[in-house]
Amino acid sequence: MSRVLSAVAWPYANGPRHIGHVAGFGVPSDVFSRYMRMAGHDVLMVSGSDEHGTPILIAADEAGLTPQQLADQNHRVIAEDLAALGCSYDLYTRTTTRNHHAVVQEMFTGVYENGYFVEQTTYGAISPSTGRTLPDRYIEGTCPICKTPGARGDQCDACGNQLDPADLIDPVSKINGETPEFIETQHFFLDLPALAEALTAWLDERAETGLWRPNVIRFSQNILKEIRPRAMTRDIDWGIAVPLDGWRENPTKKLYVWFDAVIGYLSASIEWARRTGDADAWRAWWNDPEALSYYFMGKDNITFHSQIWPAELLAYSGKGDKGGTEHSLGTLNLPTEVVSSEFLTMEGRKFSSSKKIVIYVRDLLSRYQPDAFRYFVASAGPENQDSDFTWSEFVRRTNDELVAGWGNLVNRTANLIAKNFGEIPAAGQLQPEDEAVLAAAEAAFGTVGDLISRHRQKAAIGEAMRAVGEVNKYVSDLEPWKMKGEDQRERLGTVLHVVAQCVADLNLVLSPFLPFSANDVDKALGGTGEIAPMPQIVDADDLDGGDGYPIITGDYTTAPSWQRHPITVGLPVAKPTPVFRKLDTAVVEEELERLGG
RNA sequence: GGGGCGUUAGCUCAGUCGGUCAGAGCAGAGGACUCAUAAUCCUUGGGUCGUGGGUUCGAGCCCCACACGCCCUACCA
Repeated sequence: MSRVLSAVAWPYANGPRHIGHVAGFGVPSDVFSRYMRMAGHDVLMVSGSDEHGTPILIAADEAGLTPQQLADQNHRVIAEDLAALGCSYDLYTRTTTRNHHAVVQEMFTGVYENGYFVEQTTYGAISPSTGRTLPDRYIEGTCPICKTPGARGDQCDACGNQLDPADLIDPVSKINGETPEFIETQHFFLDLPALAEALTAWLDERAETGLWRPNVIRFSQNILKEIRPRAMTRDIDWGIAVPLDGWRENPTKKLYVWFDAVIGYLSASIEWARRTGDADAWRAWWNDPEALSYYFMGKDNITFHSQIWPAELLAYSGKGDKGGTEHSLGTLNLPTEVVSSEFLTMEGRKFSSSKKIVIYVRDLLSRYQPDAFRYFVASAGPENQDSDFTWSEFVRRTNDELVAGWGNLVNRTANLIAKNFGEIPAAGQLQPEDEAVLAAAEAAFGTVGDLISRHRQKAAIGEAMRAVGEVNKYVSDLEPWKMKGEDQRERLGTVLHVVAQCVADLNLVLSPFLPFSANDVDKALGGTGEIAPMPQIVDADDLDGGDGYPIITGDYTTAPSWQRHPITVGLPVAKPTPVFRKLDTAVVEEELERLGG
């Protein structure tokens, strides 16, 4: 039993999130967290909306809103979507809270005082009309190498060369068409080279565990070779102020989002603790070196979680070449494991909102059961390599595996019991075949749990479904529907009791993957339907006097332990309604119609 | 340009330390059964493991090259 921090990537709030995002971090982190709680660990699962940065400014301008208004809208949508997916956050918050601002500034101050920031002058583009930094990708012009017009500031798509936007011929802003101004500007850089040794030691130690996914650890070690200082401030007027005299008051200098968003894991833990009434409760997950932390994200975020975030933690804790002292947040734990997934594609193509190659979480959930999607992600998601979401495969997985396999077992079990006893029957003398199937179902706790703890969820759910197949086979072999007459009554009861026990076992085993239907299945077998606790959206006050905002939270302590719980003889079982909805194959064409080009 | 990943049966994918590794699910074919959402159960899988070399007694699994796809490489997040 240990403290486990489930740190889940912070969705960027410039719009609603599509299923590729939640397939990468949302579902896997929730499966892991639900399992770890049932296995007896003290889990703290945190995340929130990432709301600062240039893209939100641009999206707000386009929508005619202030950045805060846009963030408010999108934060609510994203939070509602994640809750509707059943993601069991202890706290899902946001980066525009006063608490978060204060924690980020404390981190900055600690890193600054320990000497891990270097001030450097850089040469970059700004928008003359707004004074904001113009990121390279928002500049285009004629490529100085191949003379192709329309090259992006960072790279020419025509010749593939990397470019410096200052070299572009006739550069223009893609945002408003104006000519960017190139200026010299001062910024704080995180002195990553001074932290490289500590980072290397940490990664080497992590590599030795053999637990990280091979490509994640390899990639992380590789990027250490070319480590260099990275800017942690920006010329922008939407973000967290730099807490230093002369900077604090400057409206166009803010902390870079990557000194902002990743700190959310810590600030959300602190906010969670403050909301529980024990303001120091978060320290058990952050200051105790025995505590474990798992970070869930897509592969595009590996750099920030295996290099920049640990570097910030080391710098704040004074653990780099320059030494330093401990500050008020104490010595902070580095990640135990960076659990990165790959990317989901959509019908063989990259997700693209502009090209309408997309399905948003909200749209999917308006038409399909959350567990059908969770089943797809768990069994066919981008766990170790890119994987493809297709509507035909979604329908097939749902109908042929989820409904036909697990759904049917539940349904036939409840039907047989309802029809013959109307309640869970008592078991008589067990035969070898009864013992065998009971053993198989109980063994699933061990095999499936072990696989989930090692982040092999595809194998885990496959193992659970294999066990489902064994129970289906048991039912077919024993043919309880043929056991008629008083002389076979006891045997019939025994067989149905055994099946019900197996279904109850497998329902628990599947509950991290399929929390909604786990409750339905429990009810179908006479239970109260409270197997899998669900998150709640709560309109919360800002703890420090700012505007209120919706959060996701919940009490997940009621989840049963990860082991067989003997079923209760005599619980009433009525004729069931199917737990899972079978999909009409016509939805494939309907959904493909909705996709663009 | 640099770094990394992937390419295994019609489809989606497993294959940890090189030697029953040539597999699973689905689809397809045949059969059984009828409790169940025409669900379930049984039988049925010969695919040059992307291509070409190499190391080895032996290679999807190690090395090299090539092809195709993808990710990172950016003051995007």
